[in-house]
Amino acid sequence: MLRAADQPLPVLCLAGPTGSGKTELALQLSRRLGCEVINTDSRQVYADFPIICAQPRPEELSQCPHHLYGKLKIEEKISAGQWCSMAEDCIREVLRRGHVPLLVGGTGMYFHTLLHGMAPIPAIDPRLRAQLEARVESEGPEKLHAELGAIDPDYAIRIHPHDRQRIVRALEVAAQTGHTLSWWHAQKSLQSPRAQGPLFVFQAPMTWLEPRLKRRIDQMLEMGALEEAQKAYTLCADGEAPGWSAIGCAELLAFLQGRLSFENCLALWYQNTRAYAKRQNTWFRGRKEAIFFPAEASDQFLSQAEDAWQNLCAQSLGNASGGRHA
RNA sequence: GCCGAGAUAGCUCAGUAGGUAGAGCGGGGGCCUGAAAAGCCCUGUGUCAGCAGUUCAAUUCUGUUUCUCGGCA
Repeated sequence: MLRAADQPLPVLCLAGPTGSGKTELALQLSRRLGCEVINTDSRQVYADFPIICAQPRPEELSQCPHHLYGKLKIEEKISAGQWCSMAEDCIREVLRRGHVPLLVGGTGMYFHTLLHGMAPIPAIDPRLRAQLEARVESEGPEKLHAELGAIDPDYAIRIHPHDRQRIVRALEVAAQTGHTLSWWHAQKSLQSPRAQGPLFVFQAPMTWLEPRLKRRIDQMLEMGALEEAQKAYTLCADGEAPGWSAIGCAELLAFLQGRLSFENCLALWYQNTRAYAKRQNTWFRGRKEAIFFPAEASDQFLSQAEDAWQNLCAQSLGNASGGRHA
């Protein structure tokens, strides 16, 4: 091997808002380059919602190897860190087989962890988090935000006093590790990127996306989304479980529990999907490293991705394994 | 037909002891370092149903018309 073990691994990344056609494009690229697709979506890792979370369908999965899809039970938690190390292992194996690791999904932060690295913060004791969450509940977020201000003013100033999630995160890290989040984040030498490669982002304006999102919900229902939710409900009736938090799942659960009419369930489902797509667009728009390409120009993407991979191989792998010659 | 209750932001509604109005949701914009399909922030002028009257001043009071929802016929 020419490269040290911690050298960033060469990858191709395909991101974009939900429903923009990433799955299909990934398969097209795979036909050209010989890819293995690695899921970069925080909800498609769950096993019991393949339809509602828009995992690739069986006939799509069979076209090339796919990884990290449908792995977790509804009660199991995933985090960006866990995903990142699973993805890293996966990428290594794909490269070893001489294939192209193609990361496909819509979870911006997951791409970020892989391409920019993460602070090696140890796992936090869930009881500690539960305690802090209870305190936020009873004492109010402002109080804990003020406490955070006393120990980690740099981070406190960056987050809003109402941002319970981040306040709890910062406090639990400080309490358990003895170092503040700011300190961890400043340790740049400890968080080198796990992978390197172009981040292609499917640019999909909302006016183009809206009808597709609407249609897709109907298609999901035709494919058995409701039955999928019913079945999942028998496996796990706890609506608070991590797997239920996906858009579509939460709304169908509310319907199954009689908290929503079917009509309102569908309306909410669409509304939340749309809002999510907007948030994704906002996230990706802000990425400096992103290479955008418009919805119609899939051939443009395919040739760009192909070129990018050749360059990556030349520059980062030399004649080591992992390259594929055109 | 009669009797009640309504008519205020895209939706659901609050309010003004008369000085032209505000919440939630939606919509729009943004943030994002281990829950990220999560979490969080910013953003509200609308003939206050129409017409007439009282008044310096009416969305607010009075009359009337229209419409909606109940009840009685």
